[in-house]
Amino acid sequence: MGVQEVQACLDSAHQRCSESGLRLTQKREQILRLMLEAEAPLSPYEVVDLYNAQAEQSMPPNSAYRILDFLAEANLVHKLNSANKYIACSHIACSHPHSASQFLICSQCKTVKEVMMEPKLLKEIQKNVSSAGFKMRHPSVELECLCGDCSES
Amino acid sequence: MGVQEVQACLDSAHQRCSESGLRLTQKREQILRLMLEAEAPLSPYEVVDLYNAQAEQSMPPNSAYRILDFLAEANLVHKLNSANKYIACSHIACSHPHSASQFLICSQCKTVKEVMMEPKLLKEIQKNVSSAGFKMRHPSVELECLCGDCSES
DNA sequence: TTTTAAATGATATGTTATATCATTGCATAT
DNA sequence: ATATGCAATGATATAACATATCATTTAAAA
Repeated sequence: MGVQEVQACLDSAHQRCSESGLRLTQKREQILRLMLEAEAPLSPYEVVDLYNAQAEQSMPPNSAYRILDFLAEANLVHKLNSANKYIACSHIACSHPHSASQFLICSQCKTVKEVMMEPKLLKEIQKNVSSAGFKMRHPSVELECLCGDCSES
Repeated sequence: MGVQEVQACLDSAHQRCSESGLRLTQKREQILRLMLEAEAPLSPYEVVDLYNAQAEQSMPPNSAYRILDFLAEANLVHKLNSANKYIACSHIACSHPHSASQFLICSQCKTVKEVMMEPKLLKEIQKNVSSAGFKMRHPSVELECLCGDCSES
């Protein structure tokens, strides 16, 4: 993601936060930028290491955990539960609303691709949930895959 | 799950293992029984505690990890990645083959319900994967839900 | 029985996550 | 501007989780 795209995401993030009364503080913005630039899933400790290396400051682990949680709550990053890592949402700067995500995670090189689920597909999943008497809270699907490159070799 | 059902699962598990050349040892069977009786997701350390309490023996954590991995490989238990816990497969004693599972996890009381996905639904998910140039390895869908009881209160 | 490989145990240690309390910084009202 | 109060962050310690290494046991096969 290029510099100007990152900036567009940050601008959009600021706008969305202020609209919903959330505070995108300096630290939070720094972490978000770092996530956008990384374009790969990062664990809180990896974020700490990256931050400390770049900023020549010292962020304690608990701050990283808190900030990543905040960004996930604000839907600016997604939490990949299967890996306990976070990745920047690839649609921050999109204006149009988007359906739930399907995360394709390469088990070998750990690349992650976020693709949208068609509303129809989501509805079918939802249907299974309802007929079991459950209510869906957070539709997110993480799939163990091989990416194109890794499946060739 | 009643005693006789548990026994049916264990019998079925023994049969399936010997058919595929896997060794369902005494320890592994003990852990599987424990999982079947629990009917709830358990972490390796929870398994250790339960085992040590019941058996008055001492199983080290690494053994629990290994045994749970084995049982998951053998498809006798499922690994819930989002919680890093394991739960006994609810279809061990079924003779008919079954499609991929959809796990409904109650965020409040942690109840887990394992429902089957219709092959059609699985195919649609698969289609998204393919068109992104990925290959699916392990189709498992874990959904953050509220169960019937918890959504009432 | 002897041999061999797989399974388990003992132990240590690395990694990840969180709890608690102190401090800082920012928004609001005065 | 300044004071006040709450949210955010930092410092620190420790709990919880996961794995690496090597020794020992167990069970299958020769």
